[in-house]
Formats: sequence, C-alpha cells, structure tokens
Amino acid sequence: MLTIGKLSKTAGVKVPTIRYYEEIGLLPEAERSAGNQRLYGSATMDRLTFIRHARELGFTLEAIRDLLSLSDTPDQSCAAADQLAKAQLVAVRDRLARLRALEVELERMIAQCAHGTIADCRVIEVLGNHDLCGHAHNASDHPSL
Amino acid sequence: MLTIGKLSKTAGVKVPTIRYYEEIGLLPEAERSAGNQRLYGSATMDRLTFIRHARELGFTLEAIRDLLSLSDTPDQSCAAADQLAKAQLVAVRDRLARLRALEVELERMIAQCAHGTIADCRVIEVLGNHDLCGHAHNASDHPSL
DNA sequence: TTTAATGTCTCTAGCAACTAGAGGTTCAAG
DNA sequence: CTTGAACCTCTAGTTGCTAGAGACATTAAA
Repeated sequence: MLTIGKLSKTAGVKVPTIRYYEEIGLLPEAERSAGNQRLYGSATMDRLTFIRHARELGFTLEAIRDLLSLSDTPDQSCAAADQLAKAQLVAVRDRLARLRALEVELERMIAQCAHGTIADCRVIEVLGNHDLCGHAHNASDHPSL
Repeated sequence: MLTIGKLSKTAGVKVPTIRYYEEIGLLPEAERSAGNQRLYGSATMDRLTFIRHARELGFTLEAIRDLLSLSDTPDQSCAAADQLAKAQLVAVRDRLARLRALEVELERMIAQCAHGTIADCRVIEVLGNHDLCGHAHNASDHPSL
C-alpha cells in the first residue's frame, strides 16, 4: 500500500490534486491507516495514471469521468470511447489551426518591430489595428479545449 | 458617445467582459450618462479593440496590462514590447509542439480501436498504459499559455 | 402619453482545474 | 525520544470570464 506522497511521485500527480480528484469523485475514497492517512493500492495507481494521461491528451475531467465510467463497464461497445476520442481530435485540430495563425501573426509582429521607440513599433500597432491583423476572428477563438 | 451595448457589438467583446475589464483596471472608469449608464468615446473603443486582439493572440491580461502601459508611454524603447511578443512566440511554439504530439496520439488511439467491446478497445488501453503512450511526458505539459 | 420591451445598473455566485496556506496530527529515522 | 518530514482538514485564492437576481433607464410603438 502506498501513501499519498508515494502515489504522487509514482504517478506524477501532485498530492493536493489527488485529494481533489477524490473529492470530486474521479478517484474512490481511499482506505485509511490507523492514523487516518490515505492508503492506495495498484488499482488506484492505474486509475490515476489513466487520468493523468488523459489530462495530458487534453481531455477535460468531465470527458475523463465518461471514459472511466466506460472502462468500469467494459462489456459495452467501443463506439462511445471512440466517439470521445474523435471529438477530442476535432477540438485539437481546431486549436492547432488557431495556434498556427497566432504563430504567424507573432512572427510578423516581431519582424515589423522597427527597433526604435514604441511610437513606431508595429507590435502595438498590429494589436490595435484590425486591418493589419491578417487573420480572421471568430467567436470560438478561445474554447476551453 | 457609445453605450456599453454598442461598444460591445462594435468591438466584439461582451458587455459583462467590458465591465470586468474596467473593474480590474484594464479600461479606465467610463463616463456616465445622467441615468448612470456608461458612455464611451473612440479612445476606449481603440483600447478595447487592442485588448481583444491581444487576447486572441494568446496574451494574458497581465501581458496586455504591460503592453498597454508601454503604449501609454510611447517614448520608451520598443524593446520591451518586442520582448513580450517574443516570449509569447516561444510559449505558442511550445504549445504547438505539444498539441501536434497530442494529435498524433489521438489519431493512433482511434486507428487502434478494434470496433468491438471496450474490453478490447485501445482508446482506454492507450490512456492507461504508459508504454503505449509514444510521447514524452513532462512537468510543463499544461502551462497557462 | 403610456406602456412594453429592451438595455443597463450593481451585486453575488459560479465555472474549470487546480494551488496555496493555516493550523494541527502522524509517521519514520536517528 | 525527539525531530522533522509528510500527512490531515479546511478555507480561500487563481484566471478570465459568465450567469443570475432585482432594480433603474431608455427607446419605440400603440
């Protein structure tokens, strides 16, 4: 059995985050030692690793909750999990496209900087002037991922 | 003079967001009508447009605050603004690299889905098994941008 | 001119996904 | 046996907004 600290180190998830995951029900309530400290077995370790990887892949905790409930009932169709992954891929590609546009814009801003005073500096100008902006704005520019 | 609603529509920033920007000092306190409603001139319009574009480019409100204070004193060197933009570009490229890795991973997850039951589904497995993961994890996987 | 609809006001509370800190208890090493 | 690290619970803070309540202002139509 691992203490929360060992689990934290092994899984690469911070201690307060583990407690937070328990609090919101992503992890089951941990067993306790005689002195009321949390103890974990390998099942929780796996679950936490799963969560970490999913987070790193950009899944929200809600999506992870869904995935976990899917994997808790493994006899269903794979389609639902597949669906989640596909939706995630769409979101990721969308985000990629916008980030690439952003990269281009920043490069342009930096290239245009006259290296004089700010009065001449295009970094400020580009941000203030829509005409110079060079990429389309839209309402979904900052989704939660 | 524009009401907050017109300003909102023209600048493409929601009404509560404008009030929020005023509250945190990104926008100056607005003039008021006889009936205590906010009124805006073109200076605030420009400032708000600047803020919106900077947000769309991924600048944090803190970075925007810096940029605004730079542009409020335009006789300084451009170097500071340039510096901000460059730091931003580094962050954006970092984020791009991680998103691309994520894209590959999701594609792989979807491709491996056996289209059977979840028991066989790699979507779950890939997330649970680090060995299959195929990309490096690191501590800065989810920065604030 | 009245009335209805819309817009605006302030204020509080909430969202994700944690992070930080206070103040106290338990555990493991020397 | 003591010390110091790790643990406990609890509250509150973070960023960048968004949503709602309940009241006042403004505008357009009837």
